[in-house]
Amino acid sequence: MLDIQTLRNDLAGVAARLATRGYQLDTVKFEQLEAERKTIQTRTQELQAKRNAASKQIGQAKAKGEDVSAIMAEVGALGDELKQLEQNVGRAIGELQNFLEVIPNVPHADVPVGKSEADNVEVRKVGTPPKFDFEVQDHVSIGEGLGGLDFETAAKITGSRFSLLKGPLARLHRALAQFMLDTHTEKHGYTEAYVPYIVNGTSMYGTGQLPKFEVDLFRVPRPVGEGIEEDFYLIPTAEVPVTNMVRDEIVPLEKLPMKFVAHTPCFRSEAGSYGRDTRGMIRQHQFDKVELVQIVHPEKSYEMLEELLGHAETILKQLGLPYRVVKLCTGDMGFSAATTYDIEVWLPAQNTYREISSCSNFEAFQARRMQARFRNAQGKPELVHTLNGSGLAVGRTLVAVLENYQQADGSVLVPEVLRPYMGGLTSINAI
RNA sequence: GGAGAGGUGGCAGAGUGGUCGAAUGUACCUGACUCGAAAUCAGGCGUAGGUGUGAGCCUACCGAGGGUUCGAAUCCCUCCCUCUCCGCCA
Repeated sequence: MLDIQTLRNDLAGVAARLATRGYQLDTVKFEQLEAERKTIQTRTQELQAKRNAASKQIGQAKAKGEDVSAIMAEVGALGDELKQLEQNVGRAIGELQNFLEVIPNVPHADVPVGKSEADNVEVRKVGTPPKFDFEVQDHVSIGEGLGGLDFETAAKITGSRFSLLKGPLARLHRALAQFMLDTHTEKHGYTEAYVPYIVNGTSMYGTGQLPKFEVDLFRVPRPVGEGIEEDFYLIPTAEVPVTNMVRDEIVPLEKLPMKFVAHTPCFRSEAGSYGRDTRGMIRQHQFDKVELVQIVHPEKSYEMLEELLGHAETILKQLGLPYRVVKLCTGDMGFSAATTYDIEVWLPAQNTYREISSCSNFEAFQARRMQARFRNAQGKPELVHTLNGSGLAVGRTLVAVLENYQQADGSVLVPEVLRPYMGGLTSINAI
């Protein structure tokens, strides 16, 4: 959520910056909601003050044993109007809140302006795509050929967009996650976290998935009381539970930065993407991801973003997978982000780079929604900045390994760094 | 699933329906004493919104939401959470 003060002070400026990401801020509506809120609130507070003063008088008069019927009658007459006004204030503030919480974050000044993916800016390319002297197969053919990747059985068990791994491929999947976790905890200073995979609506709101993107989530209905429902949701990323660790907290200055890494499954309904990436395990309803989350001092957040990006890149370097880093343009960034780098890995069968990690600085956007604060040098609570990035998406990394390390005979070489996690196995052959 | 206890300021912990936004302790900040520190003493010390050039003033907030009342931290209802015991369970 944006700071309402900024909107009050520089509405046109905010609107202009939001326009670069294709969001038309309804400034007229904002001003109207603000004016309405102000009028009603001021009037209400005047009446409340009157009532409080009179009530206080009643108390004092009663203590002295004086007659209070006159004042009681007077203040009693205030009741109906006040009740009405209080409801109106609540409604006005609610409307303003609803308006604010669907406004996306303002892009950082350095973010390239653009409309779509096509306008993203390549930052660097690392590694060279491998040359093959045979016909390249995609990960589906490779995996099925090895007998370890089975979409049909997954579809029988659940439905489309789920996958089933067996044997060495299942182990490779586990090895990748372990390798990533070990690297980030041992070399990059992250604290490993094991977190709930099901969260409440407040947590989803805190990181920005709700209220705007409910269709992307899997909802778990949960009646809590008489006619009350407080649904749970399957996490679409570990960002949600991990970042919400600091919701409603005021952390001491010296605890910053906080760095967490978590390996979790992620669940996405992928509504509205039915025609895309239907083959293979690129776009699934369930996939594993190792997620990096940082809670940092506002002055350090951009520095830390570069660092976090580097941590994710390390994994690809270690695995020997060619990739490129792209800085997303204003039009392609997610709702909550102020700056985002995507890391795209080379997929030989698609002859292109595909997203495997997304690293973002949310500045205070999530922190404001979550009321995640730290006590600054002056002793005052101040909003933290939050960052996160995939380090990496495990399923897509598996795809990349299969495709980049495929051999003419259909087998797949195991990248060196994964061998200790594979019981020394150097090559995966058909079962 | 059953029974009980409890949720109040950074923390601990009081609070007969009426000068309670909240005692007290502790932590923290400032000052005094001291060569300095500790101890002691004095003062300050929540969040958010409104209003004013400003000192300030006003409003809301005692787990959440409703209700009763001129007035609610305090009474009533619903819910959430925490803890203890029993049962069940990986």
